[in-house]
Amino acid sequence: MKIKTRVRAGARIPQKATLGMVAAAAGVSPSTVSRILNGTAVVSPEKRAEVDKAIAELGFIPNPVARGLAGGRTLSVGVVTQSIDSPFYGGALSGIEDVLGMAGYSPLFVSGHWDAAEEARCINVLRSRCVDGIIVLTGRLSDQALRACAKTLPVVVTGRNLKAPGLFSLNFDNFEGARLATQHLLDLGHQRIAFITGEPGHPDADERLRGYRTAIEAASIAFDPALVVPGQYHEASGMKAVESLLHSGASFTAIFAANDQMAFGAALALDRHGLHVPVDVSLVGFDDLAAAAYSIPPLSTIHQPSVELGRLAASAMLQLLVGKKPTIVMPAPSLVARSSSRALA
Amino acid sequence: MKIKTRVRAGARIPQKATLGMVAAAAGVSPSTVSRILNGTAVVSPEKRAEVDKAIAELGFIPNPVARGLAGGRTLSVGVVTQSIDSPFYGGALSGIEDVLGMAGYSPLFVSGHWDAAEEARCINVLRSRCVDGIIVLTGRLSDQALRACAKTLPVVVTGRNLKAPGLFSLNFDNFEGARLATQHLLDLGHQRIAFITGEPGHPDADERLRGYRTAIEAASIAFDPALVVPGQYHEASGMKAVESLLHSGASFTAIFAANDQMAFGAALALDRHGLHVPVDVSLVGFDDLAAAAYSIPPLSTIHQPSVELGRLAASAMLQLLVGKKPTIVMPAPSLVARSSSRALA
DNA sequence: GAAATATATGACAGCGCTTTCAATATCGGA
DNA sequence: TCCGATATTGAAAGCGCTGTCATATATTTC
Repeated sequence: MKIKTRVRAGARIPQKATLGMVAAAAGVSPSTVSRILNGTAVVSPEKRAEVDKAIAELGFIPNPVARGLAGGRTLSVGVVTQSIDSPFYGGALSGIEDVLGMAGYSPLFVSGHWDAAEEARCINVLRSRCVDGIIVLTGRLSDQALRACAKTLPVVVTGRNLKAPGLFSLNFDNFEGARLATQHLLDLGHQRIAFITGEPGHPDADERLRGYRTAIEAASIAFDPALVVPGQYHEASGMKAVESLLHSGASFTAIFAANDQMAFGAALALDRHGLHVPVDVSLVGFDDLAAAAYSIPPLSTIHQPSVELGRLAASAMLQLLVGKKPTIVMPAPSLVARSSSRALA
Repeated sequence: MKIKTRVRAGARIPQKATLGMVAAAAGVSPSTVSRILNGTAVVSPEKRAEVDKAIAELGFIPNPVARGLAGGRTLSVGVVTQSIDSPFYGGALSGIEDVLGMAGYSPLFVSGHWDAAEEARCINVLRSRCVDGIIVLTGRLSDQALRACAKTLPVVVTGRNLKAPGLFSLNFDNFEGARLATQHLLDLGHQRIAFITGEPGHPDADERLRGYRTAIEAASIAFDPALVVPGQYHEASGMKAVESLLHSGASFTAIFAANDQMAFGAALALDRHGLHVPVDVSLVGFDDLAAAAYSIPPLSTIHQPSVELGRLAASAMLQLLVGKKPTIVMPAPSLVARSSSRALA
């Protein structure tokens, strides 16, 4: 447990010390202070000591706003997410904040709400705020728009494979993940495996469908369109998908949902129809949300390292910002088998 | 060295026009343009029209960074949250972003990770970034620290009742919520109601405990400390709490968890012991997370309007920013009865 | 030992915008 | 008709910092 620590922030409000004041106090010119702060040039040890002392005494903190105006660098990077309260992206944001923060950068989060136009607006907001770079988490923006953007600023984008100058992309292997999940069910003896798709048009949704289909066909089972029902990545659509599956009369012994949220919805719908997971139907999700481990039953799923994804994206951005070409690789998908899937009786 | 990135005047990439260019194009002075932009003074209709035209033609967007430096207002407000990926606070952040965004403000999110020292650091970061105001979501910072902070900047804080100049607080009635939840179980005939507490020391955790106890005692049932087990607001602690409850041999027919996450953990632990919700044990949570409606069984809980909370906090901040005293009231707690609680057989 | 080359530092001009402050223009009223 | 009051507007001084350029001193080289 945590002990409540008492801190009197503001008891001594960090006074508005300016670089100029530091310079005066240290008996040097502002330029020299700036040079020390930025490591832009060599400064004699004596002056450096003087300045360091003055900085400490005055509690001087460089003003990022002024820095931004003068130097063009604001030490902030924009992050375009789709929804700041998404259980999946939340982890990524957290990872980004963490890594960026360590490097002295501040993230500026904006939500695109799954809308390309809105995303474009977000990017403009970020641009007008003079961010040093932009991280786009799986947006709807066209590849072309992103490339154009990368002409001006370093860009890191997740959820696509894109190569361009100043642009780095980081993609999770959705295909392999879906293949893994499907294979897992096949290994358990399931032959009639239903699939609840993600939002049509999302590249990752398409990839997951492809992975499912590939695994099915590799097992010499005919791909049955009747077993594929559309979803939109949220719980309600998972429920609806199961309803329609049940109504259609299609027979199945397992369900693979393209994400955990839909899997939760699916489980609930099954439950409402007296079908229990995993006794009557095996269920596998995708994402490995924090909640997956605590659902009833705990959900078998494909682990997506969302926090790690955020960390990697942020690291890549930091590398881009210093002009290096990022050397980041995504971890491979892995299956987390919990209790929602079991061997066919 | 510094590479000057030239932006083509295409419709795609804006933000290269400056106020000065607008002034030149409109044949007026920069001051006039500024005045029009800020409504700082009356400008003749003709000039106004000229300027508006120039702004439109150049696609001019005022630069918030420069504005921040010159005018002191950055049109950004800092938001101190505890964890950006918390299922509960996520909603609030979303509400904040929404309301602030409509008003042209950008939120700057920072996470305090439930640590007062870290929160203090966050506040300093925000201060150094010259935010116009700060919203603190239920932090650990001392009331005193917040009051001090409010001397410099408008502050809105949730999760406490605090009055100070420049400071507005917004509190959910945790006591009443907990009372309501407990009363719900009592109404269903439960007499032995266990309570899983929140993180000790959190004001809201204490309030919820008080609400539980008040309801119990109002029903003329002796408060039994053996039925109160500590939790830390996360799923694992909910599981642990149930384990220890079961081990202790205490008898109970219902559990009230101080938040939904712990309720989920509790349900899982019960399930592992062959106890089913609500058949064997009724369960009520607190928060009404998005996931609560889709757990199995759907969780009865106290609805906390997290998005609304964020919206209200942001609205209050906007009012503070224009020098008004906020007139915001929190909605009263309400019970959402789902399937995890039922009448005692 | 003088010329040529480094090296450390300061002066200064902005970055894009806000904000006095002063100047000109307009309008009543006596 | 003339004076003061009231509107509009522009010039200019920064906001706090960076980066270029010039200066002054130190070091090297033949």
